Amino acid sequence: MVDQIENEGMKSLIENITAIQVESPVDKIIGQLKQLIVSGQLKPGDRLPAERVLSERFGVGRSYIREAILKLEFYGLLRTNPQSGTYVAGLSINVIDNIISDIIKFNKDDFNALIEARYHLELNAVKLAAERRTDEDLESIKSAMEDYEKKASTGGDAVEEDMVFHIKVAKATKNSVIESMILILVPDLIKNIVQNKICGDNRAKTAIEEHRKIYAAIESQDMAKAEEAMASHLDEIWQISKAGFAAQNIINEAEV
Amino acid sequence: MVDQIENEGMKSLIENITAIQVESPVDKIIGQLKQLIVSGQLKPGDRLPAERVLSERFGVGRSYIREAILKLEFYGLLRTNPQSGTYVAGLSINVIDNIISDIIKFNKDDFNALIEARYHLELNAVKLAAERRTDEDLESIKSAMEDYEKKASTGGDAVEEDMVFHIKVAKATKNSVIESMILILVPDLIKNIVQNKICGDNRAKTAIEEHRKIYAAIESQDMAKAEEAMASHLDEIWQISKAGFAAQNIINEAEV
DNA sequence: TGATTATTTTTGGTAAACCAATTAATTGGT
DNA sequence: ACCAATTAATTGGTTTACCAAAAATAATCA
Repeated sequence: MVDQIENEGMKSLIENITAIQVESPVDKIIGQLKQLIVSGQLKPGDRLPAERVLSERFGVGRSYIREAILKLEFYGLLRTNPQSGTYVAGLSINVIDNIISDIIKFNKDDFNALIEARYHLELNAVKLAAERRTDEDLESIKSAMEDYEKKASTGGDAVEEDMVFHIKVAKATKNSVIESMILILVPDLIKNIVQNKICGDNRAKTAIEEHRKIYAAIESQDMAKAEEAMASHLDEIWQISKAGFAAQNIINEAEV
Repeated sequence: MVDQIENEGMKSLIENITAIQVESPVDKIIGQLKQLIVSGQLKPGDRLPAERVLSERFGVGRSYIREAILKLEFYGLLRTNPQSGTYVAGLSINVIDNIISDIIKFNKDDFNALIEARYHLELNAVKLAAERRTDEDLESIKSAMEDYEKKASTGGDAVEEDMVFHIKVAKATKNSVIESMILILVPDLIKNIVQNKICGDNRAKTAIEEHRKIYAAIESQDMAKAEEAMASHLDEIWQISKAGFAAQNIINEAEV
């Protein structure tokens, strides 16, 4: 156990230490690959040197090379053909450069950015959901809503039930990309929301009302009303979040 | 080389073959982990069995286990502490279940979903960009715009220069999450756009005008005008895309 | 008996080895 | 000189072995 005294100083020290070695091997590799491309040694469409070669050239194990390639593949910058090789996407160097630069620093721990992105995404999502929802979607959303109400009325924080409600709405958009994006944000949202104690008894009561409004709008397929209801729902969370975050932004214990 | 004759039949045959073995090892592992959690053998907050144990239990190499964990970590569902273990996020089983189900089938190759998501994202982005752009942003956007005009006026397809323009706008939002999301979509967008030949000489000319309108709106920080300009810009692409896609959706050669 | 230090075990991090498939090269025949 | 078939080398896919750090356990001393 760490001493309770002087844990402030200890914290900043720890942060410095982790900050120094924060450059993970894979990010370094990605950076070097970027350099290869930007410098012209590797042109779009070219085949990458074999993993073994890269491994040796960068002085690192092949596992890291594979991990880096995997990450870049997710972003569509590389394409790997089994038993043949890995190829650079046919994008211009400018595009590749821009994207790689930001892959390295892609982290969702910017609280405001997270909430803001969620806000815009969900506003669009609820409109699409209202437009396209099937009866099955409606059933699913309703069920999630009732779960939330049950949990919230017993006093517990129903953050996760709330999120399930929103996930079900996202599913009703019939747009897998938008749905996936919301899905990516959800765990971080939950973490931040519970961390900043957005949830109180009075809040839960009003949220129930808001959910019902959203549901009703989706049911009647009223896109405008759905957007309005979602906006007021999220606005409130946003405001509380900002206040709570300002008060508690020191406490960032690294637990799951 | 494959025979030119009967390549239609050959194609469908190949598609069947790949469709059968499409269940990648990591997706299978993710599915099994999900099962462990849903069945209650693994509760939120618990520590996962050691990688070696999972490796043995699932009858697969440790690399795949690590790959699967990496993927779930990206979605915030697992947290791995070096030399200690990997832990399940403290989310409710319901949330985890919902998210994992969709991770497996997360693919950006749904053409309409891609364009639609981009449409909504960029509309929000351009508003934020107009609100928050710095002079440096403006300079950067302008430079990208001029690159596009240069390329487009020489007759070549300037899809990528176009994308750089949009990336620069995204950067000006000062929202790293929204920016990252757009970045993730860009390579797939380019692929689809060039595949469906959205770009023509007349199109390039009108696009130049649209870009200038967008730029002017961002410069004068007029959010409404920016949104309007972006909407008309994207609307046109969307329409052409849909038409082009309907005509060419058979030709899906798997090249980078 | 209780705290503290050694020691052993277990962990994820890392590198290397093995495999089947593909590609390039070489060889042999025409 | 050219083409076919066979062999050799190279590829990513997959598994295994090794490492230092952490945790858990055992042993030691006050």
